[in-house]
Order: sequence, then structure tokens, then C-alpha cells
Amino acid sequence: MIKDRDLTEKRILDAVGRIVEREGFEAVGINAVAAESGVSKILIYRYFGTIEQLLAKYMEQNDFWLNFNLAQLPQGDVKEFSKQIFRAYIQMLRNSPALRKLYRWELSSKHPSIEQLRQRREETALKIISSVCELSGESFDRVAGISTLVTASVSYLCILGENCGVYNSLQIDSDSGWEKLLETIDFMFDKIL
Amino acid sequence: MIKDRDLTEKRILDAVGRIVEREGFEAVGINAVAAESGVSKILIYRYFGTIEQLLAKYMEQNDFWLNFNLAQLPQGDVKEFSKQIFRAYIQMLRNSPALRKLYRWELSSKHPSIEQLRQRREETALKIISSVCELSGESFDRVAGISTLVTASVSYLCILGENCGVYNSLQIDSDSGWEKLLETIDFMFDKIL
DNA sequence: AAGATATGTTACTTTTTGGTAACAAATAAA
DNA sequence: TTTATTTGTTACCAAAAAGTAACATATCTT
Repeated sequence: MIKDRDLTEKRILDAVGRIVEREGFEAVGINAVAAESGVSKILIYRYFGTIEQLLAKYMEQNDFWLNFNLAQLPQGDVKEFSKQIFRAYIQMLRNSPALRKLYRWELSSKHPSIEQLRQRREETALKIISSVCELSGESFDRVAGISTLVTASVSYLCILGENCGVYNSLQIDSDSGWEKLLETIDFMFDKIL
Repeated sequence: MIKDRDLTEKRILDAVGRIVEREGFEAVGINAVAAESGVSKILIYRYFGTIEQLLAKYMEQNDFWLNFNLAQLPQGDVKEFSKQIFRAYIQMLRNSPALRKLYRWELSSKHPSIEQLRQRREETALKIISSVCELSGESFDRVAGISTLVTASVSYLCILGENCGVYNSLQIDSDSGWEKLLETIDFMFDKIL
């Protein structure tokens, strides 16, 4: 019997990661984590308090906007910056099962740890939107409206893509559909900004 | 002890409706339905087979696109038609807890009854999009892309609004935020179509 | 080395969930 | 009427879930 709390905590968090990627946040129960990690339930309670606090820990390291580097805010070409940022968002979301599961979970939970996450995201969003406003001369509401339209739909389609192949005749579970969508987004920015 | 199968089935379906509105489709289990309806579990099994078949019955009556009247396809002004249809979609979704819960459930399920629902929706969508294409002269991919962008984001934001008040500085749990969003959508159609 | 504390194990209880068996009463068919 | 069939009730069973009590051992402090 070796005693190493740090290692045990890591084992638990790693187990959470595996469960999330496989079955989503909804499947992260005390029994599942205990089984997956090989650590007894009571230790999980002792080290993390509740399952929710455990999840909060896990989430912080996995959100796109939370880890967005504000240093590289738009310099010259606002239009290009906008296209780029959404491109990056799509790529991230399409490549990360955990992130998709997180976004899905958010839709059915108002848990404190999630609310905190959202609040921090809002702060980042505000900075980005303001910055785009200044450089483009567009109104705040306009920029907020457009970015909301794009991010929300991208989030939705990425989540949906896990269980559904076609949406509005678009192949959202493969590159072909997403290329068309990206083309539409680019077109929109060209016409609007 | 009165015997009336029709009434009992209605009681069960009504109970499903109440549970869905309160807690979402995920909460519709055999025990919950039995308790809410006051009907014993075994009768539910006898009359509906599985919980899924029960849900399928319930869903058919609640989808927006499934119940969309294709008779009123666009006549003259395509732009106005587009604006109207999304306006109707938003209103429906914002007013119906059950519909929101259905859309949320879809994001985490590929159950046969859901796949069938999606397929039927695709057929409707195809007809509408084609019709808009003809009248506007735009390419199919362009129209599909734009309507995808709008419907997906609206779906996402309506679902999210149940647990989250602000998204990208927009008040999505009140009319004020939605007015701004509608204004953005209208603006987009003016610039694009 | 002795005691205190942190770490870990085992086995248990409780609650919730899905599922069924056995029986009772009402209605329909003969 | 009497026999089948449908409808409904009661009381269970089994599995999975969360949660806890009691104990054992390693590690640190003094």
C-alpha cells in the first residue's frame, strides 16, 4: 500500500477524462469514477468533496474561450481576424470530444461550477467583441449579434454531429459539410463587416 | 375499479408531458411515469411496450418542422418569407418547454424514434430550401448554409436560455436579447439575399 | 520511538431504478 | 349464464446508484 495523494488525485482526474470522452459528463457518477480509476469512493469524496467539484476541476482545463490568449487580439484586418477565430473554434470543437460533451452538459445544467465558467467566458467574449467593434466601427449589438449567431450554431452543430449525420442537407459529421458552412460564414463576413 | 384503457393511456401520455416540461426527456423513466400518472408500471409496459415507444408517441405531436404546413410556401417576397419562418420558429421554441426539451434530448441520443423524426424533418427542410432557391436565384448550398446557421443557433440559444441568462452579452432569457438577435437576422437577410 | 495525522481498504446501508409474478375484478363473447 | 379476455392492483425481486462506518497502515512530527 503506497500512499501518494497527488498520484491518487491524478488517477481520479484522468479517470474522469476518460469517462467524459467515452460517455459524457452525465455518466460521471461516484461509482463510475471509482471503478474507472481504481480508487475507492471514499477517497474521491475526501479529496474533492462532491462529484461536481471534481467536474469543475476537470472543466477549467478544457474550455476554449477560457484558454483563449487575449494577447493576440485583432491588429489590422478585422474581417480576417473574425474568420480566423471562428475557424479555430470550429477546429477545436470538432477535434475535442471532451469539449463537445462539456458544451452539451451545459445545456442541461445550471450548476455553480458551470455558472462560474460561463461568467469567466463572458468576460473574454466582452473583450473580443469590444475590440472588434473599435476596429470595425460596427455597433456593439451588431457584432455581438453576429458572433452569437455563429458561435451558437457551431456549438449546436458540433454537438449534434455526434449523433446525427445530416442537418439541413449538410453533412455535419464530415469535412464536406463543414467546408460549406465555413464558406457561408466567410461569405457572410464579406457581405456584412 | 373502472376499466377504460383509452383514459388510462391518456393519463400516461399526459404524465409524460408534465415530466418533460418539468425535468426534460432524460427524466422520463418508468418509475417517474407511473408515479406521475398514478398508473401502475405494468400497464405502461402493456400499452406502450417500452418507454421509448411512449416517447415517440409523445414527440410526434410536438415537433415544429414536422407540423409545418407546406401549403404556405413562399409566394412573392422570398426575403420576407425567410424572415417570417425564422420568426415563427423562434416564437414556437421560446414558448414551448416540451419542444426545447426535445431538441436538447436529440443532442445526446440517436434513438430510432429520433432518427425517424430527423429524417422526416430533412424532407420538409429540403422542400423549403429548394423553394427558396428557385425564387431567390441563390445556390442551394448558400441557402442551406444560411438557414442552417440561423436554425442551429436559435435552437442552441433557446435550449441554453433555460439555464443561462446571458450569452455573448445578449440577454437570451428575456425579450430584449431576442429582439436584438432578430434584428441581426433581418439585417443579415437584407444584406445577403 | 510515540503519538498524531493523513492515506487507503473493506464491507456495509440506503435509495432509486427497472422489471415481473400472482392475483382480482370488470367487460366482452359464447 | 358461463367462459375468455382485457383491464387493473399488490407485492415483490434484482441491479445500480449514492453514501458511510469501521478499521488498517503508512507517513510525518516531536
